[in-house]
Amino acid sequence: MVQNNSKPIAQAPRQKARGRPKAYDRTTALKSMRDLFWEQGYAGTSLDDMSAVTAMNRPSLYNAFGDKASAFKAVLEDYVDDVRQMYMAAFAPDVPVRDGLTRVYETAIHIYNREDGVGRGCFMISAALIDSVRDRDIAAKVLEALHEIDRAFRWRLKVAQQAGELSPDADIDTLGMVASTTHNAVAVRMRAGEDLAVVRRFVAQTVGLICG
Amino acid sequence: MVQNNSKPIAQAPRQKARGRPKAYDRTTALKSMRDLFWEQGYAGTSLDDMSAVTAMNRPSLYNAFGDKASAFKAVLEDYVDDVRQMYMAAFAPDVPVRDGLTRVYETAIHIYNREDGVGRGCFMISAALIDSVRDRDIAAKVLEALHEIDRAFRWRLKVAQQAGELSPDADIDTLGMVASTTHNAVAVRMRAGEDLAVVRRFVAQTVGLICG
DNA sequence: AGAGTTTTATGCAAAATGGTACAAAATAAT
DNA sequence: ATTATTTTGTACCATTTTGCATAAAACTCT
Repeated sequence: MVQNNSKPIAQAPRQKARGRPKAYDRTTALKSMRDLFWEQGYAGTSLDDMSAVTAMNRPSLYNAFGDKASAFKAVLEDYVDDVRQMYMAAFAPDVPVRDGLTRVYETAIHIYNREDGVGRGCFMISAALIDSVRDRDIAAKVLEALHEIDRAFRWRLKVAQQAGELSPDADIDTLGMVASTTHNAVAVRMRAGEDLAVVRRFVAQTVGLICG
Repeated sequence: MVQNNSKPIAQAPRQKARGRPKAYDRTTALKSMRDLFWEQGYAGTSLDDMSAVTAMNRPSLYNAFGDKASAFKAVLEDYVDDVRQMYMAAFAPDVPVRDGLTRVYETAIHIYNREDGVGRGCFMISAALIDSVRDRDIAAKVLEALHEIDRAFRWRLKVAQQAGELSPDADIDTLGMVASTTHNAVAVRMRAGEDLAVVRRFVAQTVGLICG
């Protein structure tokens, strides 16, 4: 299939697509819908809601994303891809491990907070998780993403151990899981409205325990 | 207000309530609706669903529980009360702390599993949590229950420390939070469909870390 | 200018939803 | 037997919801 939106090597005119131009940008629409689903969940969000935040009418929504469930999954995929980039940067072993872990949790706190400071928790561990029983594809996606974070924590601690930052005797597997489950709890508690100072306190305690 | 359903001290006839007798039992209805909300969430559950599992028609549902949101809150309250009893028993300091912690997590695993083995996670950390942004009363209820479990873990570890089971130097506050956040993660992961052996493995690792 | 193509705007159908009204049923009291 | 009271059964309402159909708009190509 020939990509018809590839950038020309030179600025030579390319053949233009026929038909009326799209009035929406798919990525922008995904981000707008993300906020909706994040706060209301799938079942609590209507197509009228989606239409309003994206400024797209029904045919455009259906043409761009398929039915409601498919739109939700596209939003989930988009979220996971976005946060993966952010976490990859946060896990980079370019600072001491204690600072590195703290940075990961601060990245989470940043993601889970709305611009106005209201905590929504993790899109995945609320909006997606509630639908895990209903839709096994979503459950699998959530579980895979959780495992990805597990691996990242274990890897970061392994790098730290090899660099001499952690004791050679430290049980990296266990500490990695403790770090990862703490990350889950940050999501849960922020959605429940926990005070950020409280969240940061137990994060610091856990980082302290992990780093010895 | 006089209770008109109190059991007679003797089997002497008491004044009976007038009118047609109720065909439902409130507690049974709460339990039936719990399953629904647990799996489908509030927004994904309709009054027809509720009517079907309780065998109660609309007037009975409204008379017994008020509107849909009130019914949900009654179910949440009932769940929290039920699990509190189970956790109180599990936290009892009548076994070594390692066994005691394990018993707490096994209690959670038991609660979060359906009879057929499908994990639904915690009612609170899925069905209620998704509605935390929409309804601040629910958020407060969830947060308070989370704090209650935090305190229980810290208390159990303090008792163990005073009994000489844990080092006098152990940071009970931190270890208590690690135990409690692990408990949150059990709920999240079970809802996502994690294999129970995997759950039990990271639980055992964490218990090992906490008990030294 | 007209034809072809794609997208947008609008309307609509069928079903679902939360909640209310009212009559019938099932009891107690007289 | 009749009246009073409470609950159940049924119907209904107004609104919302998801998804589809169709005409008009906005572009390209000839």
